[in-house]
Amino acid sequence: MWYYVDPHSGIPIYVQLKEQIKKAVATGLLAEGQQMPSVRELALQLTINPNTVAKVYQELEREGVLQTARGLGSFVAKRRKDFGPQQESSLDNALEKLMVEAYQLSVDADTLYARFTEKLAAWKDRLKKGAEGQ
Amino acid sequence: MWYYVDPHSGIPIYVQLKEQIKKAVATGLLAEGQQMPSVRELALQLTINPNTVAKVYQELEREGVLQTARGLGSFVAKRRKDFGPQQESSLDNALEKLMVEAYQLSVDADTLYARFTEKLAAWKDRLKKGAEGQ
Amino acid sequence: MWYYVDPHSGIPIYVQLKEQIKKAVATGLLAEGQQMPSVRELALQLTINPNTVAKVYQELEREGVLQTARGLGSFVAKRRKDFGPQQESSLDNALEKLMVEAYQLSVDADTLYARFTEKLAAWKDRLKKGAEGQ
Amino acid sequence: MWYYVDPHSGIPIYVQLKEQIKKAVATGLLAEGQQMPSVRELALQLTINPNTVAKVYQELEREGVLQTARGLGSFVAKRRKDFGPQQESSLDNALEKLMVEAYQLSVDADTLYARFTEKLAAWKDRLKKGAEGQ
DNA sequence: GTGGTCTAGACCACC
DNA sequence: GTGGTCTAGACCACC
Repeated sequence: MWYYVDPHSGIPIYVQLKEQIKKAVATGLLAEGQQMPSVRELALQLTINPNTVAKVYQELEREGVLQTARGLGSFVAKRRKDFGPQQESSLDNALEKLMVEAYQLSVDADTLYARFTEKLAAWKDRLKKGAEGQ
Repeated sequence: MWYYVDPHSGIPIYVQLKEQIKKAVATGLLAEGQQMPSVRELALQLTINPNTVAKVYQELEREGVLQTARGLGSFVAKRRKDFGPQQESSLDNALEKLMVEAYQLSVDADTLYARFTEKLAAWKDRLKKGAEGQ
Repeated sequence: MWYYVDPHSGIPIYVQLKEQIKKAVATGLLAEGQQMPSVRELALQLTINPNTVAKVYQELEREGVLQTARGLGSFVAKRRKDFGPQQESSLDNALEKLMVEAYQLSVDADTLYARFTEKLAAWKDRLKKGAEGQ
Repeated sequence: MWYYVDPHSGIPIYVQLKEQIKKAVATGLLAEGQQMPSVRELALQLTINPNTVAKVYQELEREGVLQTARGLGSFVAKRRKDFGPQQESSLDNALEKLMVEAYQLSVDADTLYARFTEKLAAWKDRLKKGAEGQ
């Protein structure tokens, strides 16, 4: 796995790294139970401070994406299965944001629908391959 | 139009206000060409610092949502009609973000699809009414 | 309000401070909406690093004890009112821990009961005074 | 007796094991004088490092829960019967912690009381059975 | 003024 | 070896 951060992008480094890891997990590139590189290793590779990587791992653990064991390392957590009212409202929020952004990009409803179904199909595919492959 | 900001919400005030204005524009609550309240007026109404409102208007102008004419005030800009490669990649990005978030919320593809079409229909409705109404 | 930390106690400083603030909130010494000292101020007062205080404030915000607004400061949050199944199981856990500890301290069930009701009464009292007082 | 540890739970393994043993003793599942499995045996069974088990036994001995005789093995210690001022203040501390946690969980005083008496009754029951049974 | 991010580097806890 | 805590201090974002 390769990660990439740009310290001059204006987006905090730890946010950039967090989003990349979340995406890798969501697309099956990182499988459940898989070991993450150590804090020091990843810091070296990205030439950022170990503290920054540590912060990312800690936040991802709190969000249930990673699991960390002192002395052992960090691992991709099992995906949680509960979809409750809190998740529902978060999803609604995310969908609203998408529509507002689409409007700003002068994307009409039909184009948005087409693009969405396309992406969704691609995503399902990647997930299936991830489940079979590894 | 009524806006609302909560200084204690953890989300920067200027972000809260910006998103509300963008949403109002995207749903047709604010029509093209409509005049926005003055910086001072809005600041008073929300009891926030005028600098914060000014920043919001400036950023929205840069993003093409508002247009400001010195001495006259700020107005809702005409919606940009060009959907080019830059817009395309922005849309792709937004869609990817949505899928990653859905995964994290343990929303499966079918639920996501159902929710999306629902929201999209509601959005089309609001737009149509906005176009007729005002 | 006076806080106190001992860097040589073996318990991380940030844990010590966190627990003291939580206790102050729980007993009404810190009222809802009250402003906390700034990160720098509290760091100076305790002669610890501002980063350590910042970490405490951030964790307490995530736990819903404080609310932070950039540029304004940190404030005691409104107490959340939802008591769901997750809270229930946390409470059960806390009670089990208490019983195990009581056993280890050779406290019999009757003594534990007596002590508990005593403490509970005292706690109710402090809360009532806090609600009236401020 | 069966113990169970999860290296990925975020809680140090030695803490998990310690708490389980303490709880087993406190509920009478492990009787006074009963022999504990050897360090190696337990390490094998849990597939953890023998050093970790050894550390647990050492700490439990310091806390008066176990007694170790060189060459013979480890045994559940006799329960200490002295309830002095030190025990008293420990109990007070534990009770305070409980109330603070209850507050944070938005548990009101009446619910806490009800839950506490319930748990206490269950605990008395288990102790009685333990004393008769084994 | 307020809090947030990041670096550099020390030292500790866990396995 | 692994991650966790803490300091010292720079610089940025927000109001």
